[in-house]
Amino acid sequence: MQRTLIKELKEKVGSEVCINAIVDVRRDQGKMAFFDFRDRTGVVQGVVFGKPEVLEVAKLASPESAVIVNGVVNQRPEKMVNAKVQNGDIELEITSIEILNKADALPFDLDAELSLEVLLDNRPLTLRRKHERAIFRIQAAITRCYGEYLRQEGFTEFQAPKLVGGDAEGGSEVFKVGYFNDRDAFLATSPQLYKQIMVGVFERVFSLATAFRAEKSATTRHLSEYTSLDAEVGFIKDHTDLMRIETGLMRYLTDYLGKYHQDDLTVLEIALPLIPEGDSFPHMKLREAQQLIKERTGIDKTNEPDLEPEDERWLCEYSQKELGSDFIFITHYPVSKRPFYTMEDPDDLGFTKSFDLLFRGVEITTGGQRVHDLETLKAKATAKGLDPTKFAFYLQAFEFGIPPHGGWGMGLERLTAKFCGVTNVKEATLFPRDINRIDTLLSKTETDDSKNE
RNA sequence: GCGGGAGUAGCUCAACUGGUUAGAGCGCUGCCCUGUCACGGCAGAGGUUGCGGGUUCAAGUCCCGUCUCUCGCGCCA
Repeated sequence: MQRTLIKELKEKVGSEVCINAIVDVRRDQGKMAFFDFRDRTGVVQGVVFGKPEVLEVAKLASPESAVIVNGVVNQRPEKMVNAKVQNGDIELEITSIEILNKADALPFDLDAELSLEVLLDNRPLTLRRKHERAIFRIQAAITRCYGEYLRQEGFTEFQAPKLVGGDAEGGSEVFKVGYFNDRDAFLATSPQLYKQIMVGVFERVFSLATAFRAEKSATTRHLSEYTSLDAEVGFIKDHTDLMRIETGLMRYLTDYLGKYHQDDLTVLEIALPLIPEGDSFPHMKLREAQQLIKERTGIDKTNEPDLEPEDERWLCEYSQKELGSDFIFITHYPVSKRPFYTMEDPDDLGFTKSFDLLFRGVEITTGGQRVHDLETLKAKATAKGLDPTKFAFYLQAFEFGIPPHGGWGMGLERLTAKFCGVTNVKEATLFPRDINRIDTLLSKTETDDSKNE
């Protein structure tokens, strides 16, 4: 019989159907048994009355097993209606169950609170949890909206190489690749230089791509491998053009999540971000932010060249409570704290036309206007201790009329974590890598003994 | 890399200042259950308290070392 999706069962009351599903819950009552089945479209209760031959199979259909179930869709008697669950007004009276693949006993309760270690060590199983499914459905919505919105705004998607001959930014720790005959290569820490080149080609470009950082960080917001949502825009007036586009993007995404992912947000017990009216989120210069922190908290950090994580948390709280926005831009970081390609503000020397976007306590974006004049660019690279001849490939673009431009890089996992209200980016990463973790479960059995003894 | 916290059953946790045989809930095994929806009931199995050393009549508990995890910092998206 042809498969019916669970969300379509409501229209099939009275008829015989076949569903393909995973056993979500089994409630065995001896001479009858109840199931919750789930497929990609929803959940439904199944029930076995009498039928000893079906009951026998039902007892083997352990939670998480993959099954094909035939049955008749019944309207539930009024007393048995459960308004709290999807399809709580119907149920499937099972006539046969075929177990396609039986699941072993689960090593833990899927609904339980799990430690991060257990959660990540058992990813193939824990990703099936309702909570994890919600997180990664939202992540999929983010990448979808990112592309959708930017395409509407005239952007073209491109792929930058991940094997590169040098570090684009300077300073980042990079993974070295020993393969190429004449030189060392590295895993790309960012598509930065390539997206600037692509501005000369398509004017507006974006990419969603893996970036690699070998920093030996152990924090709730760092990964060795993460997804960078990049964009670069030609013919801008200054960095505020970028901030407006990014504001529009976040608004589009938030509206989309509100429209199509309310169920996931409910599972995650989190509200949509607060977004104010207007074409840009609140923004202030770094020095203004530091001044504000000094006035409000008495802690003087006005001589610091950058915000510390606790400042970022404070500013986000301030923005939410007093400016009605979960997002806030901080602009004008000092020249010393930004890469060589960042444009200095001629009206505010020593500071750059750059910005960070802070969201719910963390930095999710860094962006800014770039230098487009070749000689200035060379001079700035040299001033940062970089050798321009090593960037000849990149610099070639600037010999041939690159327009004024700028862009941003956004951390997908950080953004996902903050939209979902989870505290560690690794929870918002399907298969996270850090200095101690690379598919631990698969390698642990070999190394465990030697490590722990 | 530095600083804090933690490591006890498959999972989540308990065990007052050191003191009988290390407990609970969930899960697991067996039996019972025709209206459950986190089903319920009865019974049972399951532990080298991360590892190594020390103090003590006595160590899950105190000390030293070590490994792992976690949080914070640096750095960053």
